[in-house]
Amino acid sequence: MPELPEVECIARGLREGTQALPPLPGQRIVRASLRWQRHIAQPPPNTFRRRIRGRTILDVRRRGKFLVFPLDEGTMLIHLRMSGDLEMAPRGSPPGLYDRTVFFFEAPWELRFSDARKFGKVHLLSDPQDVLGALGPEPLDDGFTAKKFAARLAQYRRMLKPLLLDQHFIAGLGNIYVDESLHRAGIHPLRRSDSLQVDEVHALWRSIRASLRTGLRHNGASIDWVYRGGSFQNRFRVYQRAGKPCSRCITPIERIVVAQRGTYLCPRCQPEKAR
DNA sequence: CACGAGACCTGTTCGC
DNA sequence: TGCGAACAGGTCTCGT
Repeated sequence: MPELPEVECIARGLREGTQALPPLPGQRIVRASLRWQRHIAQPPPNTFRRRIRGRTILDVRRRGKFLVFPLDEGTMLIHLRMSGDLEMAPRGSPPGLYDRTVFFFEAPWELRFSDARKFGKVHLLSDPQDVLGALGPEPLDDGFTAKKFAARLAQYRRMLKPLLLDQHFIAGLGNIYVDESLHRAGIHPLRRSDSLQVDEVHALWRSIRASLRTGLRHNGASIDWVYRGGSFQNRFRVYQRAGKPCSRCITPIERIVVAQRGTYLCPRCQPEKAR
């Protein structure tokens, strides 16, 4: 489900709390309930259970699509993958059907990791870099300049769509924001990374950042029943709009399959050109 | 190195 | 109405 903007919004919500829910930082974990042990990527579930007990969550951050929880001892990472969501809830309130991993706090609250498809992952690490170190740059960081992006693109001879989905290349983009960014830039998803002209690289760099920022401004995208609260789904240019008119030129949006992912594009605004 | 296929899971929607 | 196929915001591993 969630890509950079959605994960960022979830992190913010947990960090700041709401009128009804307290901020997550400061909460001390007294117990973790592991109802789907394969959620726990590392260490082994029994070790995880033992080490997480008594830890205090100090902050909630984001890196790529990971939620990062610095603890008083070590760091916990959560990846929501396709169907995951995290929600603070009052102790004793009716549990969700898909709650897989639940953290119970000293105060009368619990953090529920619900995940219908069970693809999500939880890590407990002494050095979070063991996992986060493999990620590519943050697209919204000041340090992520068009120049650096250009240099990175030139390192590969890959199709843009799978390259932009590759978290080692750039962190945080998923199927929605890649398609939206490519349309905004007017570039076909099958173009090779090393075939872009200078102005195209710049357009893509700008488009990626603009798409993510627009997503953030609308609190992310809420499709189906997972992740509520966002409204970016109402502003999709191409994603899941096959057959509908392109917002720029009226041409019907096309759906193709690239790297086993549904891929949406406007054949007129995103010509295939010289690949 | 780059790519496609298959796995991992469950739920919803579509077509006959 | 029923049933199987296709599809879903992600990522890993394997074979070519």
